[in-house]
Amino acid sequence: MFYLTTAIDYTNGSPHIGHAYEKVLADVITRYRRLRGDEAFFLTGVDQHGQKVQQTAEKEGVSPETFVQRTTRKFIDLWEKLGVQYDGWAATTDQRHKDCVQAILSMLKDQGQLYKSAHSGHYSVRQEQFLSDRDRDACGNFGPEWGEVVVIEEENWYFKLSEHTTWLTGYLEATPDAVLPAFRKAELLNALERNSGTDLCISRPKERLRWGIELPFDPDYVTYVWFDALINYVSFAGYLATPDAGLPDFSRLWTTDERPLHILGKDILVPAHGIYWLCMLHAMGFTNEEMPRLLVHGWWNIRGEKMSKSIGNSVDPNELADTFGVAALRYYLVRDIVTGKDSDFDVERLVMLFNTELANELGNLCNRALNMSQRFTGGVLQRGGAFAGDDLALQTSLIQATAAYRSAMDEFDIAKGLEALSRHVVHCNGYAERMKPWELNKNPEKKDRLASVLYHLAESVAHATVLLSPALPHAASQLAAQLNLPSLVHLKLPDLRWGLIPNDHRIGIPMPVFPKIVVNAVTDNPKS
RNA sequence: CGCGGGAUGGAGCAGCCAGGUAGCUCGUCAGGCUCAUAACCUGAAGGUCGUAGGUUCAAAUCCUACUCCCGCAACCA
Repeated sequence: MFYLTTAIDYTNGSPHIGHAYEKVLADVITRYRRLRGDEAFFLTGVDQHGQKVQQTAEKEGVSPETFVQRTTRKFIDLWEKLGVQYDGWAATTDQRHKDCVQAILSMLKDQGQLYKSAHSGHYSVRQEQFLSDRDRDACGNFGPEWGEVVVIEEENWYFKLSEHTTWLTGYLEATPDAVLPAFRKAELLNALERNSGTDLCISRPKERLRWGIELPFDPDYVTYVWFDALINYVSFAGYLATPDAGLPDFSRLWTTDERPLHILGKDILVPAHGIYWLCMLHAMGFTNEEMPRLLVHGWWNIRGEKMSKSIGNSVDPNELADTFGVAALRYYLVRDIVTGKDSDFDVERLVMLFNTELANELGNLCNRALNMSQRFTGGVLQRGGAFAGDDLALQTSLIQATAAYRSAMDEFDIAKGLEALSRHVVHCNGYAERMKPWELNKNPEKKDRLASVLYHLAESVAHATVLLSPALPHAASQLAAQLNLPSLVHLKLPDLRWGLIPNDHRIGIPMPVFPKIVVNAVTDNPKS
């Protein structure tokens, strides 16, 4: 079983392009693994607790529950719109999650992993939060935005993080795929080296934060939001759950034959996932072989700048999907970024990639192939005579493209996988150019040859349809429908071999699956 | 000397880990084709791979120093 999760999104605002990217990436990987023939479980969700939610809710004059329901809805609606198909939904206000968090807290306390201690620091009365050096201005003072700043001492519960960092360093060094890409692991190891002696404060006194999960052994406190949120990966996988909870069987999801894969952004690798989460799992008794892999993706920047609400340059995925279509958006998000690296978000490139690779190349290939079949051979495909050299070259191109696609996709390099597919499509268009079926059609003696050429083109579209399906499931079924082979979308990679289209198969009526995006419809960069 | 990333033809990127004729997309220019979503195909121009050294028969790729850009730097995402 391939168990895949994404980071859960914080329900403090509306989803932006970065949220959409992560979920689409996870969705494509999951669909690809199913295409490989593997059984897969995809968990995503929302992180609903914490101070920021409480504050924003207060500002808007609603209860945290109401506020969280409202923002959660935005995420769910977006995933539905974008065709992100998950098997489990992790919402941290779910009672089953709370039960699991409390059970883990009790377990860790019983094992002596938690202790209570006093801590003093600068505290902003107005913002109701402790301040760190990072909050100081250039002169080293806390600015007026914090209001009155006092030094207070507060008792809290701590997790003995420091007892696990030696283990963590060893585990990371010994496990090549613990963190992907590799340079992120180097960053994590550096961070560890510098700060291995600190424990993690996992509680917040209720006087200053009520919106959280109560500590089972100390009702004056709620759980620190990260400690709560990270547990979603096991709680919604059925960890410590009763059989009637409606959750998956944990032992089936969380296996050692293929370790779980967490997809997350580079901003929350250190310290949250890379240090806290792995140490928490270790404290809970998970072995090295049971540690999840962390796939760390980069960010979409806007014109070279980090996307941020304050700059006002964030990009609304809803608007993009409405303007350019879901297919264009999904394709762009996984096609124009190297998994792990940052990329610059550019609407013009979104349009360009859709128009060239999907509309002009693949869409047009499908259209011309089907159209010629309809016009020249009455819509019936026949395998024709013996293979010519060009036919064999096309088949070789397909085999090579499929192999390149597979190895790239296996390494989560979606852009490279789609590029391989695109290369074969270009080969097919060149093949059509050289074979000139429109010429063959004029000569009755070349009937067999014509059939063979048209078959090769249609067969290529059939293969492309299958390979495209993880990225663009909807478009794939449209292509399959035009080929009059709806069963194509149920094929697995091992089923792919020459001859997906039966002899004497009647194809459908061609219709552009990827209508070209007209440039002057692009008025301005959509803003949120 | 905090950590990490980036610097490759007009634009955006890949290649670097496992050195060996510099690759992709867009754009530009010139041809061809007409089945097709004014789509497709072929060819060409354009780069001393940030700077300076070093290792090597050979460096975009390894090593050293430097410059510029970006992100992160840990109770508060």
